[in-house]
Amino acid sequence: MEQMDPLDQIDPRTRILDAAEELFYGRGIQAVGMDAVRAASGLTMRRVYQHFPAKDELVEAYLRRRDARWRASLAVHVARAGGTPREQVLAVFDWLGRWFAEPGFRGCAFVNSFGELGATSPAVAAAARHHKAEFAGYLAGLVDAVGAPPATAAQLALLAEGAITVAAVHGDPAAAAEARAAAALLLDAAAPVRS
Amino acid sequence: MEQMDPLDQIDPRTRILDAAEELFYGRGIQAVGMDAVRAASGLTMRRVYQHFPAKDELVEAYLRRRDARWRASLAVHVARAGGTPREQVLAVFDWLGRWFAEPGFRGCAFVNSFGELGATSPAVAAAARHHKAEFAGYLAGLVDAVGAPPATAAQLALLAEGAITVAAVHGDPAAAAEARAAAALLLDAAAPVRS
DNA sequence: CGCCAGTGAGAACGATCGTTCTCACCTTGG
DNA sequence: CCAAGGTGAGAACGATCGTTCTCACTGGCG
Repeated sequence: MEQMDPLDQIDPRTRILDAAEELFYGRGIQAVGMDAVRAASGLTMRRVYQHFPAKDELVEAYLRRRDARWRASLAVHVARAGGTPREQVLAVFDWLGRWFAEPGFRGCAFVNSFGELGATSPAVAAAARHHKAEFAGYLAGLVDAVGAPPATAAQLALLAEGAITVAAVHGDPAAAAEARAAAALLLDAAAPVRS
Repeated sequence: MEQMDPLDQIDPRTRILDAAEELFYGRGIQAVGMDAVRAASGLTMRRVYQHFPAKDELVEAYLRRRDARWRASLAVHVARAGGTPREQVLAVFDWLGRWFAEPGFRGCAFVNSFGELGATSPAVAAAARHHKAEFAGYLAGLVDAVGAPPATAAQLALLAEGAITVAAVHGDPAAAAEARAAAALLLDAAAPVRS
């Protein structure tokens, strides 16, 4: 009866990305060597380089997957929240608050990687721009459903970005609630409940 | 008549910090080697290490000086703007807009360094926290003079942080105007003009 | 069985970086 | 004039990192 580590079942590519995400996000990209990724993934160096021929490609794959998952998780939460369009917009900030409270939360992976590598890696800079643009677009759709103008969506996006930054630097999830309250005020000002 | 480069007049420590600030802020800290700082400062390696015995200390000195200058520049601009307390609060966002439009603007040096080194360097993390706390405190003072509650100050801080991030990632200074408009709405909601 | 393509494990290589050392030179005080 | 200490310029050193190579081994296929 040989041992059957359940991890052995998992696609090696996924294991590498899992290890890379935890390490890159938690410590910063340049602070993590390929050997640390190899060790955390439980694979050999050869295998790691078979799937990602260079660290750059692993970094880009990490950012791509994280972007997709992050936005999908947000969209699922908002959709499940249901309620009025206005409540859906506010649900975005509830979701942020839960994210901020997760152990290991360290801010936006894209802002962090942009600050670290954006000046030297066009791919990383583009990934950050793409992520922020997609988030802003998603938020704009929600805000439009409320009947508020696009300018309000841009303002709510600033609140969300600011909340992420402040929560990260201060390690305090309360920023989400502050941003939510401000968002509610801005929505009221831009799309007042008709009387 | 020997050559007298005016740079020779400047305090070596200042020249090192000037070089370090331009390089660290523009490219990221880990992406800049001590030799690049030496070359940009026009000094010898020996001299650089005489003033900053390790790169860590140069990084911390860079962050300390940038924090002091950044906040002083903001305070001077706001003070010169004069006007009502409300106008002073909004002047913060005007100042941000000018900063965003400067060539080489690449976001908040403290957020960038926090993302890059905050997880491994407690000193860098503390510098970022300190900078953000000082800015929030300054803003709270201005908001208090308007007669709005501290919660409003926290909300305006989120707007400012978000504007910095968005302006950096998208390279678009318009975020300052959006944040300013949102700030005006939040101020109106929290401290309405008495009629 | 015998061959070979592919693997695991880790050493090796070349580049980079932070930091220190060498050494010739200059200054300055006795 | 000479000894002593500091300086400029850059080489040297040790560590780390991204990437590749070695080599013994294995499993499948003719």
